[in-house]
Amino acid sequence: MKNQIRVRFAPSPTGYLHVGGLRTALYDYLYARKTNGKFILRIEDTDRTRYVEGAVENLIKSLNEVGLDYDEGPEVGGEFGPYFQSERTELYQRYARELVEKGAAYPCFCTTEDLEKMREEQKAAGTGIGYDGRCRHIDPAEAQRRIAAGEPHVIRLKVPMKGEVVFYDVVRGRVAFQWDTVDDQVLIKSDGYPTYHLANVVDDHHMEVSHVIRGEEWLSSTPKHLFMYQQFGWKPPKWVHLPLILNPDRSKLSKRQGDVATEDFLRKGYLPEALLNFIALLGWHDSGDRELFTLDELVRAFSFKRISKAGAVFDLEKLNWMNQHYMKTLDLGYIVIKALPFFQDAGLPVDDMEQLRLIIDFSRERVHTLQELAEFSKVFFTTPILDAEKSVFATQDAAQKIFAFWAEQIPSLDCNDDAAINALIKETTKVCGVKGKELYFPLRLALFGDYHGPEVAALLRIIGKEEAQKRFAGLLL
RNA sequence: GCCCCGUUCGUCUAGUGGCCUAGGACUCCGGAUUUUCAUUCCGGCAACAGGAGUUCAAUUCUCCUACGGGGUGCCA
Repeated sequence: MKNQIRVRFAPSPTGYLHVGGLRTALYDYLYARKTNGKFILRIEDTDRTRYVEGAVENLIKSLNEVGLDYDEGPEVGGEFGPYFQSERTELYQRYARELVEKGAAYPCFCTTEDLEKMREEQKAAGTGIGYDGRCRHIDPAEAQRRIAAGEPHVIRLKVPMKGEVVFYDVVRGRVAFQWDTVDDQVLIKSDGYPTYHLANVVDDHHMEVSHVIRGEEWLSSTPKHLFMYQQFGWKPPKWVHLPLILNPDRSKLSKRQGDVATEDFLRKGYLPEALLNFIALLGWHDSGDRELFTLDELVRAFSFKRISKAGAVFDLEKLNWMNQHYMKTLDLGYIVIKALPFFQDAGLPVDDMEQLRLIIDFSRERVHTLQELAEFSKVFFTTPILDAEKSVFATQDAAQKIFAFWAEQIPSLDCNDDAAINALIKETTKVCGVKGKELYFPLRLALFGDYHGPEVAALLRIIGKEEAQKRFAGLLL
């Protein structure tokens, strides 16, 4: 059990589940499932100023909705809890103290103003390597006295002044930094809460995390983390730094350039199957040409070896294509169920399941999302409104002739009988003297509100004879 | 500024020294099927950032430059 693979997704509850986070969670999930390991959810809520009410619930809900179930964490528990960092502060305090005792950390009394001033000076001088370590040399006894006197302070990590630090990242290989470019990171804030750096090291060790899978933005703080592992005498985890997901302009994916929250995509009617499949391909690719995978297939195919190093642009066009693909290939019953809330939101009745199936069965080939599906399906429930150009078309004699004939014939037509419908169409050809577009366009316009769309027979079957009769009669002058 | 990481079609990517006249997918453009639209199928456009090396041979290895991104917070 000691060598079990354990990975964790450790978001901070600042509001919603970012798709970058979703991908990290996905990779965590895939690796854990593939290796029969454990997937842990840990909430990194150490920044009280950024805490957002309901964010944790949101996060869990999104994870559940896309089907990334975790083995340990909030709501499901586990033997390594608590899984909220805000409930583990004593632990961090203890380890911070240990670091201070070992001479690997020290109290710092610099104020925010002091630091601001320092940064300005560094900027002016063109240097700027972060905190300059001015509190390193305060006599421990004096520091103790100032702390006892209640002076606000933080605990900073005392990183080496010189030399090189090397670590191996699973996707990037050897990564090296010079210690003099790494500054003394704050470990415990003046409010007593830890920063990410201390908390993640302590927790990953205590939760026996074997692989730290996270975004590339963490690469440059990894030396600090490694240093702590060494000071504590702990075995560091394997680091797996993922390439960033980017905006179309290649900057880090952000809210300003469109949706970035998983719940936004879900709300717009993207299917979990499509979302997961698409996002899996942002930074990972199977060896062949394959692009379509179910979650289980991803589990089987996934490997760190095939994670790419360069950032990946989030291409909405491709997501749309993939979502449409799943809309039309997944089981119809499933799509109907997924579509229900969207139909309800659009104010459409959902009581006739048979009719819903018929509608969705062909609508789904013409839209990209469940939301579009509901929007597109409105025409089957409410009499279509024609625009100016189409209204003119509908008042012309040729069209009127057809409308009148059908309004008269439909009451005696069996709308579920394709042969009967075809016979009527044939008869219309004779009676009205039209065929091809001249025949079908008016028919479809009356039933569907557009020249282009489904077959007439399908239309009739869905809306039924009463509504069909109403639509033809309604267009009569 | 400094540090780190990266760089194949517009985008996601295959490619680990010869199989590459660089493959697939999305988008776009044609064509076929369909009464129309959509679907489906077929076809087309389109890329190895640049320069030096190493080698009989570089998309693949090395170095430099350029460009992009990330970091440089008592945010994660």
